[in-house]
Order: sequence, then C-alpha cells, then structure tokens
Amino acid sequence: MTKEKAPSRVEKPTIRTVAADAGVSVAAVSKVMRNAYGVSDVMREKVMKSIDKLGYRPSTSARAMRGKTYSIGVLLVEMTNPFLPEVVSGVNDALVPAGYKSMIAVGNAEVSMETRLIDSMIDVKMDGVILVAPRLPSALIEKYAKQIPLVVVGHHEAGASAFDTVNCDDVMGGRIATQALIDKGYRSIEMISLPARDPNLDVYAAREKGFREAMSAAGLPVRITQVQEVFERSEDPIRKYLARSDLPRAVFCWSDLHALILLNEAKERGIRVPEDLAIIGFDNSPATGMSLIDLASVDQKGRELGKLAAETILSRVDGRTKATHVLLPPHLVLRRSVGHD
Amino acid sequence: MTKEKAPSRVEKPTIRTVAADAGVSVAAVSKVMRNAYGVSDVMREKVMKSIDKLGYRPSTSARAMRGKTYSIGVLLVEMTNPFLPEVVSGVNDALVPAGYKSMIAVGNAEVSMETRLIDSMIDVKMDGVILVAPRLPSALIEKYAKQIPLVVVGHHEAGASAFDTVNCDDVMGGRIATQALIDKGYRSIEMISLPARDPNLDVYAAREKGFREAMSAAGLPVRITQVQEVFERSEDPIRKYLARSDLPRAVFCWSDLHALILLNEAKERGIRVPEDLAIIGFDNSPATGMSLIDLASVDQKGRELGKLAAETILSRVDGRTKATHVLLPPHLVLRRSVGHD
DNA sequence: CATATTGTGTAGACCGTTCTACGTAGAACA
DNA sequence: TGTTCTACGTAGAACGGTCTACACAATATG
Repeated sequence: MTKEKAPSRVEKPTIRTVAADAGVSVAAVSKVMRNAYGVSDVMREKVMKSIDKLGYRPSTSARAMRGKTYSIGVLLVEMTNPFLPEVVSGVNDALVPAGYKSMIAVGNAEVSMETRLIDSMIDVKMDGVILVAPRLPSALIEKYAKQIPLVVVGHHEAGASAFDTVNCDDVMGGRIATQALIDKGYRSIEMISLPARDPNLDVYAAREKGFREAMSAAGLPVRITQVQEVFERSEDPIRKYLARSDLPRAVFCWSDLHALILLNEAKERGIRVPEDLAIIGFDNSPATGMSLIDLASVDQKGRELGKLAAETILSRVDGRTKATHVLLPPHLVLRRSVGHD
Repeated sequence: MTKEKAPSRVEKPTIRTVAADAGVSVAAVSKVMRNAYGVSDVMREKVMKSIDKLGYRPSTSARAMRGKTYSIGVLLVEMTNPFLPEVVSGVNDALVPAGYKSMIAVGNAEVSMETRLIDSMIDVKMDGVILVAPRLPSALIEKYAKQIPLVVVGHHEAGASAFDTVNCDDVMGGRIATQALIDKGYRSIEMISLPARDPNLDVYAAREKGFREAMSAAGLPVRITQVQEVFERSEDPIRKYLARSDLPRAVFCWSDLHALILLNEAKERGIRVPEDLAIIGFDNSPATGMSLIDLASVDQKGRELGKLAAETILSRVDGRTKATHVLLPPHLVLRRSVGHD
C-alpha cells in the first residue's frame, strides 16, 4: 500500500552501486570518473567495467554541489536570425570534444527574460556562460561576470576586464561593404541601422563606424537611417523609407534581416535591384545565396565565432582571469543585388 | 596564504543564511520557498523579507537532489527550420507563467547527439522533456519515457502509452493542400517527401497519406518523390528533379524547406511559377509571405503546438500517467505560387 | 637502519536543498 | 480534567556526488 510510485520506473545506479559492484570505495569511483590523480591501472579497469556494465552516469546536480557540472549555458537573443544557429554549431564544435555540453536558452530580446535565464543558469551551477548578442546593459553583464565565468559574442567591449568578448570586426565589415559600393561607382549611399542603445558596444554601431570611415575617406556624405528591430514587425518603417523622394542609389543594411525586407518591399514598389537601388546586407545568411534573393552580404563566420567563444570560456573556466578580446575579420560576398554579374 | 580563490567573487546566500537572518529554521524557509503547507502569515512575511534583502535564490542543483528542478528540457532536431522557434515560443508561453523554465538543446538531426542530450537532461534532473521532431527511433523514445516524463512533438505515435504526443493533423494538412490544388483545376500533381524511416510515425508520411487520400478520392494517380534532408545539401536532388522530362503541373512539398529550394531552382531553369508549375509548401514559415517568394503553405500553428506540449508535460510531471495524444487542425494559406489572385 | 617520499586507496565531512517524523501550544470536545 | 484535534515549527536524515585528510605499503634517501 505504501509503494504507489510511478510504475516500472527503472532504478538508476549511483556511484555507490558502482563502488559495491567493483568492490572498491566510493571515492575511488569518483576519482576514475574525473580521471583524477591516484588511480592504478588495475583499479581503473575494474571500475570502468562496472560502470558500463551498470550503465552508470554521474548525476550532474550532485556533482554541482561540490565540483563542476561540465556544462556551459548559451544565451541567444532570439532564434529567428539564421546567424545564431551557426554560432551554436561552432560552440558545440569546441565544447563536445572537451567533454562539455551546452544548454541553450532564448531571451526573446528582452532584458527581463535574459536576466531570468542567466540567473537560472547560475542556479543550476553551469560552469560558464556564453551570451550571444545580449540586450543586457553593460553594467548587468559586468555584475553577472562576477558570479560566473562569462564571454560575450556580438557585443563590443574591449575594455571589459571581468569578462571576455569575441566578435566579428564589425568596423571592418562596415568598411568593406561600403567600399565595395563605392568601388562599383555608387556615390549616393546610405546605411540602414538600428536605434542606438550604446554607441560603443553595439555591433551595428561598429558597422556604422566602418561605414562612416569609408564614406569620409571617399569624400562622400554620410547618411544613416535608423529603423526598428525586426521582431517588432518592421516592414512599416522600411516601407516608409522606400516611399521617400530622396532615396539613395545604394543601401548598406546592418543585417540581412532588414536587407531582405528591403529587397522585398523594393520589389513590391517596382524599384529594381540593383538598377534603381543596390543593396548589401550583413551575415551572409543562407537565404541570401538563393537566386530568387541573390543578396550581397558580409560574412562574419558565425561558426568560427562560436567555436572561439567556447574555447575562450573553457580557458576561463580553467582558471584564466585576465580578459581577452578577439576580433575576427569578416569577408564580403558579392551578389546580384549590388550589380555583380 | 590559503585564500587565493577567485578575486571579488560574491558569496552567495544559502537557505541557511536566510534562516539565520530571519531567525527561523532552515525547514521553514524551505517551506516558504515551495509554498508548502504549514506556514503562518507572520513567518512567511519574515522569511520573505530576508529573502529579498539577501537576494537569495535556491540552488537548482541542490533542489534536484530531493525535490524538483522546475525546469523542462526541449530537444530540437535542428535550428534552421523557422518552424522550430515558434514551437519554442509556445513552450515558454505555458512554462514561464507556471514558474518553470525551459532549457533548449539542439540535436543536429543526429541520433547520437540526441541521445547524448537527453541523457544529460536526465543527468541534470530536469522535471520533464519535450522532444521536437526527434530522429530517435521509437524504441529509444519509449526507453527514455521510462526514465523521465516525456512528450513528443512532430512524431505520430498515437498508440504510445509511456509518453504523450502533440501534433499537427498532418494527414489533414496533406489532404487540404492537395485538395486546394485539385480545386484549382490541376490534375497532374506530385508530392515531394523525405525517404521513409517509419511510415507510421513520420510527419511527412502522414502528409503523404493525406495526399494519397485526396488524390484517390479525385480519381487521380498518386506519385511521390523522395529527396534527401535539406541539411545535407539537397539542392542537387531538387535540381535533378526539375530536369525530368515528365514534370507534373503542380507539386505539394512536405516542407517549406524544400518548397523554397524548388521555387528557387525553378526560377533558375526558367520554369514559371505558377504558370508552368504550381507549388505548395508546409509550415507557412515567415519567408513564404514575402512577395519575392509568395509561396502557398499549410500553417500548422507551431506556437500553439508548443504551448500545448508544455501544458501536457506539466500535467504529466504533476502525476498524470495516462497518455494523451493530441492533433491540431492546420489551415491553408493560399498565395501566388498556386495561382491565387 | 631510520627516515622521507611516492603511489594507491579509504573514511567521512560536506555541498544546499527537501522531506519525514515529531514536538508543542492552544482550541475544541467530551 | 483529560483527550483529541489542528496549526505551526523544528530537528535531522537523506540525496549523490567531490574533496580533504589520512593510512598503508613500497621505494628512495641519508
């Protein structure tokens, strides 16, 4: 009458089960699992045999209470930007061989959601956290970095000492995109960007900087239009933009997300691309390559960024305390939207 | 000399800190946290005050050892299909208000990866798991369901008793898509699907069934072509498909993923859509609505599926043992690719 | 030969919760 | 007055690992 628990639920072997089976102490099994010092070959052999005979797997939560969990949290802004899965793949490329696992969480570009998720990553005692393009204000990131090893992707803050950053060289990206348009002979060039949050930290602010540099160097006037985030249905601002009478001849978009909408809306309005309007985006997301789209774009190698971020967090987990800040050079992919063949 | 630990890392308050501060027992604090029975208002007040004075947050890992973790794992096949983020949003819609959090993992459509991830979800003692379109063979799912509450989305198995399923009514989806083509007057209609793994379980198999039903009912011949997964660069099979001499007049694609490629390749070959070839996809993913694309598609309401899945897992976590199997009716979105307007 | 040193193994405290079992006080009841 | 509830609290054993301290043997050192 007492045992009315779940039916047929299997009994999981614990470290004690294994120890008993192998005829050794619990501590010995623990040592084998962590391949710590002080285990003879004979002992390791014995324990290993019991482990896979019983199908033993150590409980991460139990481990968390004294040691480490071998898991890294990855916090993504959102999930629709195809650039993000690439970063995740890269993260796993580095984490899995090192015996770590990644747990992903999605913040929906909301600060409250992001804080909640990081908090819960700390609660489950993850060994470290990778933030990808967080909306979190810099001060909060700093605060979290004091609680858990942390690296940020897609957020420039080369001065930070409490955490690491891994980024595409967005200034360079802005510059080469703009330069490409200039080289094609365009003179009336405008950039579409996001509303500034922090001009020193945001990736699009860096791209703006590159844009400015290239335009100024060529003696051309700098004009930048800021539109809303794409999550909040931003066809409207783009539509409004295209209705203007003083449209430029070429547009550099901070992201493919907006570039694609622009391309689409342009078509609807009978504006020919690239004949009437050249467009160049950022991220080189999969869709850009489709011939229906054929959008030139700056490739920031998300996978490499992710891999690098993972390596960085691991070294920090391993005890490094000095911050590192890496920039990866992007490259340009020319396509029909800028009049390339 | 002994304390050379991380610099300036903050001391986290534990349940003991709170108990001491509030002048009550540890057990009392625990009760307040779980709002369990047997707490007076005075006591709750006192404890609460200490809790947010100290900024206390219970350690999930410690909780995991006796109680629950209030977290649900979500295993996604992959991340590039825009249908999946929708499901995740839906999951969070239901989980967050209930005080649970979701942790997402991505299996890259590999069985080995998927098993590894579910294992680690079990290791961290998540309260339950939602699998979205898993590649895992049915027998393995069954096995895992014995170890942890489990619901599957995008995998038909209405006979399963150990776990729940939540799905779009894919048979109906296939039927209404096909019927729409028939109604438009098309007679030579073909379906593009994936290689069969398990004809009773796969979503595309169900869509095939709907296709067959509609075609047979109209007295039309059934023809289905199977192509590779899209992750494994499947432009080639689609290209080969379009090179055939006996192309149908209309195609129903099991997924937008392939429909988009088809649309694109058709354009490259100068095949006009819909004049030469009508196309209808599945998922109604965001891109389909762009006028550059304008692809008709079956909408399976990913967000609702996700929400329902979350509610289902929660009730199972709460003790339900009888399996439920839900089908949500999809609806059709007509667009230019089938000659609409 | 006495004393370090090294290599291998164990015992048992500890991590931060939850949960069971029980104690106590006051109210209600007989 | 004694008994039985009910409401509120507490003590202390779990949970499944890791880690520190130590024991013991074999080997190296002086």
